[in-house]
Amino acid sequence: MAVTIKDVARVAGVSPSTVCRALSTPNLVRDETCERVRRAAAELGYSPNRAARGLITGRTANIGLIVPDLGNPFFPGVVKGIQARAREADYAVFLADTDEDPAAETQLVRTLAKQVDGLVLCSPRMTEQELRGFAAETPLVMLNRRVGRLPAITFANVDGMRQAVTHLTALGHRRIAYVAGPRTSWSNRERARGLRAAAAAAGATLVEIGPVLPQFDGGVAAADPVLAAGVTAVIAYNDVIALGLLSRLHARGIAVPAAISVIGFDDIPMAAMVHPSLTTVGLPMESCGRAGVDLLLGLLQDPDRYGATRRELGTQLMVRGSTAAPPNA
Amino acid sequence: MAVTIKDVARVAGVSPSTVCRALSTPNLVRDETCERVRRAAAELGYSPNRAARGLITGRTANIGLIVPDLGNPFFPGVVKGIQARAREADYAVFLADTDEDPAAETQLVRTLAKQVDGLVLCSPRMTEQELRGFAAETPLVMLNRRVGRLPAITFANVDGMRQAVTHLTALGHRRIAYVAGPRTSWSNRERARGLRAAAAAAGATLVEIGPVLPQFDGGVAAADPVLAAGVTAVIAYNDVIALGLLSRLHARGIAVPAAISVIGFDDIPMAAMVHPSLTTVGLPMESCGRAGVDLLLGLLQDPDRYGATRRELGTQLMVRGSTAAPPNA
DNA sequence: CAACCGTCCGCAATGGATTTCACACTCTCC
DNA sequence: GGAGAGTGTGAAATCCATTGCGGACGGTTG
Repeated sequence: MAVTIKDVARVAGVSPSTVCRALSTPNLVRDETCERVRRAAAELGYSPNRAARGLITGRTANIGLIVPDLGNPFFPGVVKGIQARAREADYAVFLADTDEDPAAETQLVRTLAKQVDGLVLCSPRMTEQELRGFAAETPLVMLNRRVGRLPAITFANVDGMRQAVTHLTALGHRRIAYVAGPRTSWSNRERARGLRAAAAAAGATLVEIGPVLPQFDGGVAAADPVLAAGVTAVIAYNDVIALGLLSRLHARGIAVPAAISVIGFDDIPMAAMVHPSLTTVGLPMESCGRAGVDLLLGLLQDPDRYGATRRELGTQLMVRGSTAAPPNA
Repeated sequence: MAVTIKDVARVAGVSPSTVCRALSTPNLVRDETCERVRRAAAELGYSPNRAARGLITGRTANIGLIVPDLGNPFFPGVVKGIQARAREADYAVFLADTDEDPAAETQLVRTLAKQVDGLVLCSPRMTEQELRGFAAETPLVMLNRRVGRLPAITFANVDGMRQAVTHLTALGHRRIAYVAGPRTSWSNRERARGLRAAAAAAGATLVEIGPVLPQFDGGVAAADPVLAAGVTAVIAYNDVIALGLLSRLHARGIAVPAAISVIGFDDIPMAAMVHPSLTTVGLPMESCGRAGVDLLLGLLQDPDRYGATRRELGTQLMVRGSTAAPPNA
C-alpha cells in the first residue's frame, strides 16, 4: 500500500539502513549514494511513517492542544499561532475542546498525553494541584495562566489595566466600574488586581460589579448595575462582556461614549467592527500561541531547563470610539 | 518509562499475547485470567501505545481536520462538532489551518493523510481535480462543498435563499441586492443560484454586487454600491459581510431596517449581538461537523459504500431586527 | 484406554524506521 | 607491505502491540 523504506532501498539498490541515514544524517553516507537514495525517495514519493519512527525514537512529533471553548473568539487567534509555529517545526497538532468543563479537561490531558511529546493548555480551568501533577509527568506549557514556576506564557494584565486606567483618568474620569469575570479565572484575578492598583495610584474610585459569565449575556446583565453605580466609565473583564454592555446600553438609550465610556480586554476582531468601536486592551494572541510552542519545543529539547520557562507578553491599549471625556467634564 | 504490555504481562503472570487478548477480545480468554490481567492493567495504569497498535493494525484512530481559517467565526462551530463526535468514537483530531491558501491546503492534505485514517475538509478551496485525486487515495469527507459523488455534507443553501427571499417579498420588497462572496467559493455559487431562482419565482428584481472578500471589510466596501443600486433590501453572502454592510450603513446615517433591510447567512454568534440584530439564514454548524465525522467513520468501516455518502442539512431563517417593510410601503 | 475435541494460552512473526555493531574497503605512514 | 586510521555500508536488534499457529491440558466419547 504505502511506500516504505524497503521500497526505496530496493529502487536505490541499497539497504534500508542506508536509506535511513541518507535521509536523516547525510554526512554518514557517500554523496553519490545519498543522491541515489534521494532520487529514489522522491520518485516513489516516500516519506517515513511517523508512527514507526515514533515507536523507536520515543518522539511522536505531535503536540496536544487543549482549549476551553473554540467558540470564544479569543482562542482561535491563539490556536492559529500554535498551529502555524508547530507546522514550521514539523510538529502536528492534536486539538481538543473541553467545553469549559474542568473534568473533561483533566480527562483529555490524560488521554492526549500519551500520544504527544508535550501539551499546550490554553487558559486551563483545572486546579493548581492537578496542573502540578500533570506537569510532573508530561512536558506542558500553560497559556494565560501562571502556577508557581511551571512553564507559562501570560499577558501583562496588570500593565494593560494600568494603560486603561491612565487613559480614562487622563480623559477626566474619576469613578470607574469593573465588570468582573469568573472568580475561578486566573486572568480575572490578575486584571482585578492590576485595576485596583492603578485606580488607587490614580486616585480614582473603583466599583466592582459581578462576577458574571464571560459571555455576551453576562455583559448585558451587568449593564444596569453599572448604570446604577453612578460611574462615568466601565472596564469589562473581556471584550465579549463589553459588547454585551454596549448592547444593553444602546437598548436603554444611553449614549456611548457621551454618557459613559466602555473599555474591553482582548481585542477580539469583533471589537473593531461594532458601533461605537470598542476601546480595548489588545493582547498578542497569535504571538502567545507561537511563544507557547517555542517554549514547549525548548522544554522537549532540554527537559531540565529551569530558566526562561515563563514569559509575559506585553499588552497595548487600542483607543477606539467607546471612550471619551465624562459628560460633566 | 511508560508502562507497556510486557509490564502488565509480568504483573499478571501471563504472556503479552494474553494481555492483548484479555483487553481486546475477552471471549478468547478464561474469565479468571481476564480479570487478573484487567486488575494488573488498572493497577499499572496501562493503556496501549497507539503508534504501535497503528503500525500493525494499519489504523491510527486519528482523523485529520483541515479548515481555511479558524478566525472566521463560521468554522469554530463546525470544529467543535467534529471534535466532540470524534472523541465519542475514540478518535483524536489533527487540526490544520490553511490561512485560506489553496497551496497550503494541498500540502497539508498530503502531509496529514499519512498520519490519519481519514480526512475532513472544511470548505476546501482546492480544485475539483485535486479533490478527486485525493479522494481516490484517502478516505475523505468534504463539508460545505460538493464535488460529483464524493462524500460531502452540505447545507441547503438554495432553500435558505428561498426562505430569505420569501421573507423579504412578504414584507413588500421588490428590488433586492446580493453581495457576492468569492467566485471560487462553491457555497457562493450555490447561494447565488438559489437566490436567482427565488427572486425570479417571486417576481423580484435582483442586483448582484461584488464579488467581495468574505470579510468585514468586504461588506464595508459593498455598502455604497448597494445604496447606489436603489434597492430596499440586501442579502449578503455571509454574516461577516453583512456586519460590514451594517457598519458602513450606520456610518453613512442610513437607518436599518427603516431605510434598507439586511440579511446575512450562517448565523454566527455575533449576528445576534449587534444593533440592529441581524436577520440571517442559520446553518447547523455543529451538526455539520458531527455528520461529517459520522460519514467518515462509516466510510472507514465500509470503504466501498456508495450510498448515503452525501447529506444536505436544512437551514433556517432567523428573523431578527435588521429586516422590515420597505420605506415606501 | 485411545482417539478426539475444545478451550486457553504462549511462541514467534509482523509492521516501519532507527541505531548499534561489525565488516569491508581505502588510504596513509612507517 | 603490513599495521592503523578512517569511511561507507549492511545485518540485526529494537521499539510495542497484534495475531496466526500450534502446544498443552482437561474432558468427552466410542
